[in-house]
Amino acid sequence: MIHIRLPDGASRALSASSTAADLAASIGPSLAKRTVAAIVDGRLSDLSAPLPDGAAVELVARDDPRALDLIRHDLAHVLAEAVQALWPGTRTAIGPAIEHGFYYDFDRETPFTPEDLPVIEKKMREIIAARTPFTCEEWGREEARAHFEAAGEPYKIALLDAIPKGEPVTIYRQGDWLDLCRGPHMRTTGDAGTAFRLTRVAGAYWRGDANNKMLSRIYGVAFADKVALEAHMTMMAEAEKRDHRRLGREMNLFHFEEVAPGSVFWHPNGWRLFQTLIGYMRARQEEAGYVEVNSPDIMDRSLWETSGHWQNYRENMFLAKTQDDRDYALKPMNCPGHMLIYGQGTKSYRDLPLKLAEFGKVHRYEPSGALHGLLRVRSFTQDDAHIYCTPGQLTEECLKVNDLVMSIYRDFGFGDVRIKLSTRPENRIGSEESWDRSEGALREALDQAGHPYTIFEGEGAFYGPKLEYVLRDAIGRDWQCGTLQVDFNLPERFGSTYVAPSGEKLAPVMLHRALFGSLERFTGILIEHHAGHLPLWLAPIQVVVATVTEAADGWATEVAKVLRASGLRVETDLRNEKIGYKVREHALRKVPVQIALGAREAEQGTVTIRRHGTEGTRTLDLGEAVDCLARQARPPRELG
RNA sequence: GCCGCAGUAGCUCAGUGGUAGAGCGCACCCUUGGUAAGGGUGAGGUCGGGAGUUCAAUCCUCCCCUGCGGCACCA
Repeated sequence: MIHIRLPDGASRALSASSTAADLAASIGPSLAKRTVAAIVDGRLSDLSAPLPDGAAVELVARDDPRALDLIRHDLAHVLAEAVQALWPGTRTAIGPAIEHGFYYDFDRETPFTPEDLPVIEKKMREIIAARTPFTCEEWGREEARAHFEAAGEPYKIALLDAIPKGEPVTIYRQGDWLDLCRGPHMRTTGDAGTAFRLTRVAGAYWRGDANNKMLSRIYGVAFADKVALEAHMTMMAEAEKRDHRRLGREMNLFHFEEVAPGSVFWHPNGWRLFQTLIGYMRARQEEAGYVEVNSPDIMDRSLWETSGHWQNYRENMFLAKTQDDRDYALKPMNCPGHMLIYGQGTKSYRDLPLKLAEFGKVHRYEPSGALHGLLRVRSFTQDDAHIYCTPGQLTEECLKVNDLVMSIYRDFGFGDVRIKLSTRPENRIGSEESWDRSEGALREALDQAGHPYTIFEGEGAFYGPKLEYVLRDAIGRDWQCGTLQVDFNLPERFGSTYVAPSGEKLAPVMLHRALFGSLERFTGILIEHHAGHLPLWLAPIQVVVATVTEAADGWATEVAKVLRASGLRVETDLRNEKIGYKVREHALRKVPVQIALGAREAEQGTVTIRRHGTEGTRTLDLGEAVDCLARQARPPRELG
């Protein structure tokens, strides 16, 4: 006999070598029917595994959220079986459950095409309908190796070799098909269910390493039931509607051209939005003691050698050979230029902290496959700044940047911010000691701010460790924006100094920081976050004044003039169209405020306002309307 | 950069080995109307670029460019 503890605290006696399936059956037939896995002493496991005496066991039903990964992982196996049934000789690599679904990597002479997916899916549904039991077997290493060698599965042998000595080698079998697998799995292929869909084929490097062979990956989405699958599909459609590339076109904000891949052509409306962001940031920075500068876009190779970019970053730089046979580079970062500005004149400790800000446009030759609308471009504008301070001021300055960036994100409606701390990478400059100090300063600032963070070992910049601020948007997606980096190296390389109270010349410490990060990217994120419906203070066109009849043209022109005088961005629409047509068009362009004027308003000196997001219309006196709109259109925080 | 897919009017897309079509948009005309599409007429295309096959290529083949989905990269 063994004794099992249940989550409610009850204890149950079962005969020796009983399984979780037996436990479920002993409780009741309907429970047994619903149960697909068990959590034994905190670990998800198969129903068929014998339970140890004294184990704490919780039974997991198929509709339990914790069963979702099992459904997805089961489907990965079913996918692999289907593929090998259809194309014998296809080699299998790995097939995990992932967020929203699963994938399996295959090695095959000719990669899969989208046309293969319905065929594979059909086969998968046959395998599921067969309700073949999953069984777990423990094999000897040599036995497993011999099997996969005979089966022509080199990737499985590599995975087998990666299993630490002493750990068991488990094989999961479904009918005639088997896979090297840690498990667990559910009872039969039938438990995987039919709420899944194969979505795409993609290339993926074996073990995620670009030096390895590229395998052919098949992705699927899967959920516990059709309702959840449909909800996911709806969500995908919603995300597509928010796509800033589509909205950018519909709202006439920007476009791209083949002649400048990864570089934005800003249209008047997009540029207004962009400039509104810069204006806001300029005011916030001024308030925080920054001074704005500007440095050249193209500078000689020797500068980049001094900064270390030539040695560490050249493959990402746009290079230019000039008629006088000099090597220039378009700046990929603003820091070297700022070093030269700092270097002008003698700096005293009284000048520190010195905060040089620049809305500098940087160019980086990003890999072609990385480009993505405004979110990953080859030329972009940073709200960059470099803070020169004494070692003693370092932590306080980090804290100030942290406070500023969090305050700014709040103004834009991003309350959910995560921080990543990336430490020294393999490819780096500077002494271990300065890295210790830099990493220590960032840690200390974060600890003092009391903000939780995640450490990413080896992901820092070549000149220093960095903090990265990751925003979560309205539909739960994460975007990396701001960054804060500590740098002892560049001041040293440039021989930067300040005169200390003792009269001694010392090297300042430098902070690199960008809060929006890239203005281009931040604009894209805002568009997606708001689904194009930007808050009034950011909307490129805040108000359209549209006429119902020609009789109101004069009044409309007057109203627009008054609104503009109060600082609002206003367009008039005097076209020979019906008001319904105009309303529809401006609503689709996501103009937040529409004012309709007909004979009535013209006569009474009033305006009829239609505000996006609210029902119906309101008719007000012009003066009242201007006050109200101008107030609503102010930036979210009073600027100093 | 790698794997796959795609590129036809401003946009969304149809189409064919014999030099192209729709809807929306645009222009003009009629209509002067009250909150998500009033009606008519018309203009608009080097069918991404280059080479090849062919009597003939937007269509078939190859190369390149760009985009899309992943992978890798992302100071």
